[in-house]
Amino acid sequence: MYGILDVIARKWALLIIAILGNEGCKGFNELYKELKGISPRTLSKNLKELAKHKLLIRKIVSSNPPRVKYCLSDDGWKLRESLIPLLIWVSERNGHSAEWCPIKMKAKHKI
Amino acid sequence: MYGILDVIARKWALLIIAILGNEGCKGFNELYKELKGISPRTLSKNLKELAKHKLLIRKIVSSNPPRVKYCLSDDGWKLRESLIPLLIWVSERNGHSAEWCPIKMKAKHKI
DNA sequence: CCGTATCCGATAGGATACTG
DNA sequence: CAGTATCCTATCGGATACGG
Repeated sequence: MYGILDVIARKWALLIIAILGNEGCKGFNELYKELKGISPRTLSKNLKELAKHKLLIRKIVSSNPPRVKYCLSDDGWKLRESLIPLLIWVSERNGHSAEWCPIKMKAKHKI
Repeated sequence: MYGILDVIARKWALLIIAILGNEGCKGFNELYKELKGISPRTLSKNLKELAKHKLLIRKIVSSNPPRVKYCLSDDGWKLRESLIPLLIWVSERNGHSAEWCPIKMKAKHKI
């Protein structure tokens, strides 16, 4: 009904975009460890959904051992840029004391 | 777990903030008509949740006939400001053809 | 007009175990 | 390491009816 908003207006989706924007490409388990409280099932579904909508790209780096990287697409980067003010607001609202930080200004680009 | 993100990273919450930001204070049925597809139950719960977190304020205008206005709080306005780039991105991503527009640059302020 | 109550289906999402 | 399979719960959210 509301297009892409149905996809991104959810906690895990936003956090995945934020983390990939902050830190560049990440493997499944790297994301799994950073996203406190997520289950592998939920992470898997979210990654699939975001990839389906071309916001991130699944890159197979090697097959033995299996090694995969999830990276923001060009469109994902645009989304991430437009997300920055919101992430800053969230960060301030939650108090910077929190153990997680949704935004780093010196994010890596286009790895 | 993720604080305020759990509250706002949802479609209806973002749309309510966006609409109140675009058009100023709104009554229940006004919101109900603008939010295509929402049910009164869901709208009610979302308004309660946003009010609970002080992002909007429920103002009783008159009691007979009952007349209520939902308005962004100061904090809600800050959120709305930080949401603008995202709403623009969403709008572009969905194509401006859509019958709904999440953002108006000439939004009313502080009614 | 402003909601709440009830009912119900869909799905998001956690826990855990397991495979290539 | 990168997931998938199962199972189960909780919450989201639509439809409808109703009360203040």
